[in-house]
Amino acid sequence: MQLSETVEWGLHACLALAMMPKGARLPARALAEYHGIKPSYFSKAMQKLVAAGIIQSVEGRSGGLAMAKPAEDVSLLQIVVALEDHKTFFRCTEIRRKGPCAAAPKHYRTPCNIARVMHKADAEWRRVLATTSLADLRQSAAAEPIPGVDKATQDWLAETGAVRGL
Amino acid sequence: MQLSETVEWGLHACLALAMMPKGARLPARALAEYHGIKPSYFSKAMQKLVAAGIIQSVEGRSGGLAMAKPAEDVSLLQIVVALEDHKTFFRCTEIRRKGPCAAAPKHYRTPCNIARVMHKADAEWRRVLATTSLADLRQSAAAEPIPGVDKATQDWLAETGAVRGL
DNA sequence: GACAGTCTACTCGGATAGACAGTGTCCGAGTGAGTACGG
DNA sequence: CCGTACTCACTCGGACACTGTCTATCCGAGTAGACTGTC
Ligand code: FES
Ligand code: FES
Repeated sequence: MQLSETVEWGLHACLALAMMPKGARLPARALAEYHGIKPSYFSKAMQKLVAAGIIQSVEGRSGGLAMAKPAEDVSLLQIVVALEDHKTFFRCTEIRRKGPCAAAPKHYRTPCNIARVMHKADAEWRRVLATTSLADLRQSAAAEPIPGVDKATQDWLAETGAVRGL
Repeated sequence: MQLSETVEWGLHACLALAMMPKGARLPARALAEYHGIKPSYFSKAMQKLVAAGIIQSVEGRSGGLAMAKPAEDVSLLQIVVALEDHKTFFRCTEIRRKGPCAAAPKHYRTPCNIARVMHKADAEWRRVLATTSLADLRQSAAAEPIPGVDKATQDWLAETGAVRGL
């Protein structure tokens, strides 16, 4: 009952990329340093997002990462699922079919009531994340800015020269 | 992003106990055999449910397990939480406060927008499980019985003499 | 000054160790039913 | 026949190994900018 720590990283990283101007790309190393994360493991999380088609990568000296789709078309669920290996919380091993008192398999056409409720909870969890897009998050962040962070970010990006592709 | 396998065991075990007449108790070994589970690890899950006050245990030769509360007062959420070590899915390490561009801690009074959405999804997941009681499950199971299972269970219980406390 | 060739610094990607929680198993303390014995 | 003390089989509870996943790190293939030398 615990998501990978990389989920928080991936969400914040995608939000940061979504705030960049279109066409700009940022190396994973810079993105990790910006968030205060160790770059080694962080890059592995980015690889999964690239494989899922959420962000795109450019190799080479002036390579970097950028969003592969508009922020409106990326939901939080897509990011979380891309980063997690196991896709569902509850796993039903059809325990009801085992044991000395089980009936013939033919009689288990309808899903188990327990599994039904668990999967319903699972679906509700996903619904919340699926109905929130990265653009929604960007808008919320712009509405309630943290004082000073925006300017500090611009200065830091200019100072380190991390932005590529413009 | 995966719950322990013991969750399915615990839920089915509690449902089985809730179907027993009041005052009856069943040894963990019999309960495991009835579900086709290895008894060793299953008993460990039962220990957690006992510690959480959901079921009660009686030691000794004719000992066994029984529900500690009426089935109406036990929600699925209580069972799942009792069996899981980590209580929340998403863990926010306040990554926004780290890195070279973070502001002073004083400015982070409001929770992070990302964490807010994730915790909302978490709350929705719990809401579904909290609003379903063991009694609801028992009623649903009684409404759609699997042919033959009920009689086989009664016979098996009588044959093995696993029921105690009556 | 402009251009071609080379070099080098920097990027992503995957392959490789280590840490931790979940899994699986075992044995000991405790208890009450069953039994043997005495009244 | 009834009461009592004993034995013992059976239970839960916790202590002890094992396994798979998550975490953390490193190095190689590949690219584009930077530099040098020539025309
Ligand atoms: S059989 Fe898997 S939850 Fe009921
Ligand atoms: S700081 Fe933890 S989710 Fe934003």
